[in-house]
Amino acid sequence: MTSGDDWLQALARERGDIDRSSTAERVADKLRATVLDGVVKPGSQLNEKALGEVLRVSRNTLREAFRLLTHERLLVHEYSRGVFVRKPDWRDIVDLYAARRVVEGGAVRCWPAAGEKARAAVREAVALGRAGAAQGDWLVVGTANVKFHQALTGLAGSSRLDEEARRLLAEVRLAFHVMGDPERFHKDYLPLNVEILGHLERDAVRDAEESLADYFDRAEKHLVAGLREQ
Amino acid sequence: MTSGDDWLQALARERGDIDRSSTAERVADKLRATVLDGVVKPGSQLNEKALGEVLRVSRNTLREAFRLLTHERLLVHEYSRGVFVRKPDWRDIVDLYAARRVVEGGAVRCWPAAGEKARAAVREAVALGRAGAAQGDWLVVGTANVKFHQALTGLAGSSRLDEEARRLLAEVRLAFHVMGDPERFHKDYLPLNVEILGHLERDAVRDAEESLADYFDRAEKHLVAGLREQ
DNA sequence: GCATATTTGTCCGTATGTATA
DNA sequence: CTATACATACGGACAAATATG
Repeated sequence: MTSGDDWLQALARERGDIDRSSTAERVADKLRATVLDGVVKPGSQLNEKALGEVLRVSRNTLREAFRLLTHERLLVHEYSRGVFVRKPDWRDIVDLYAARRVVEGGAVRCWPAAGEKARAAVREAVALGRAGAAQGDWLVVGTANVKFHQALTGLAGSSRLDEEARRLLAEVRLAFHVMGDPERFHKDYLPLNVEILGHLERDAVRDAEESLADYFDRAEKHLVAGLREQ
Repeated sequence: MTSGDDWLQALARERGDIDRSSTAERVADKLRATVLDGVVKPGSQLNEKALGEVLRVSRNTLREAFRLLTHERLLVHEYSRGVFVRKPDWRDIVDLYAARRVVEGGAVRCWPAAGEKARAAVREAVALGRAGAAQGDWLVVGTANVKFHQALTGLAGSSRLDEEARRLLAEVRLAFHVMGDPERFHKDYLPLNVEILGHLERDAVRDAEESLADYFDRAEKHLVAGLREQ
């Protein structure tokens, strides 16, 4: 039964791959989604004991997950007080958008050299956004917008840059939740995304950069204004 | 002896302050320096128990430090096997330099808008490199080169981008250690740094970008060639 | 201001699973 | 196959800090 053994070994290896993500990481994934979906509001405390009981993990494991998310700037740790969902302020937005301008702006310039797969991702994100808008589903429009900017970063072809973009976008998303009404907001930027893609399809990289810079200016202004009211 | 008790409590609190924020981070700092200085070679394993005993910290604390450095890609965690010093290969270099091109290239374009402090950091890094070269101290030249590229990133004025640059540069430094002879190597690039600064001082941002791109091409080629031999 | 309850910080022992000799 | 070494995750114990009445 050597062929059967091979099959079992393949399964075992696959299972091992899945299990390789530790419990703490899986817990962190769950918490990250909860935070980014705005289920727990920025500023609220996460109770160790209660959360541990709900998620059926030990305190140590939960604390490990907390540390992971703290390093992603989604949680903050106050000594002997506990962990809280982070509450970015307008200064964070300024810093964040300075980074996004460099990262995404630089990645867009790689369009001519980018592979077809990376370009397709940009097109798909725009298509998804248009489909969502057509159905009035602003949640889809919101996620499509995030996908669009991740796809722009993907043009550079660097997994490290992709990860950084993921971090930056997650933090921006958190900032949306500090203001109210986070989803409907994205609809206004869909035409700009369409415009950027249009420029790129004509290899007009410089025009695309300009439109993107315009997007950043508007989005940053919007967020800073919203957060300064708090 | 109430006054004595107060004094003890104050000391205890101060000790707590130091210990709380940095036990794991100080351990991580020590380990990071050890790894980046090439004292422990890429590929070697870090034993939890032995290291914990040497550094006099608990396993939990050490694991936290490991986690920090794993996040910085200086260590790798293999499931149920342990922690090892990472060994970047030529594919990592390609990915790494794609990211650096975007990050540093984008940041350089911020020179006209950058503050005087950020510009001064670039000048100082070049000056330090020249001084080191004049004395034949290639270790100083090496650290000056790292400082130069961090300073370029600093032109964007984003702490998040600075952090990312720090991570990328640390990883590059790790790659040097996979090849031999990591320090002397930097000397060849000093003239290029001087040239870039020269362009910037004349606000010739485009020329600076080109020289920087040239630097990336050469450095990437050097590293890829060196690592493919392994 | 004080005493109490709750929560967190830290460390330790143990059971289980995995890889290596 | 056994033995070992190690890592993972859990739960408990106790100290320290904070919050509450």
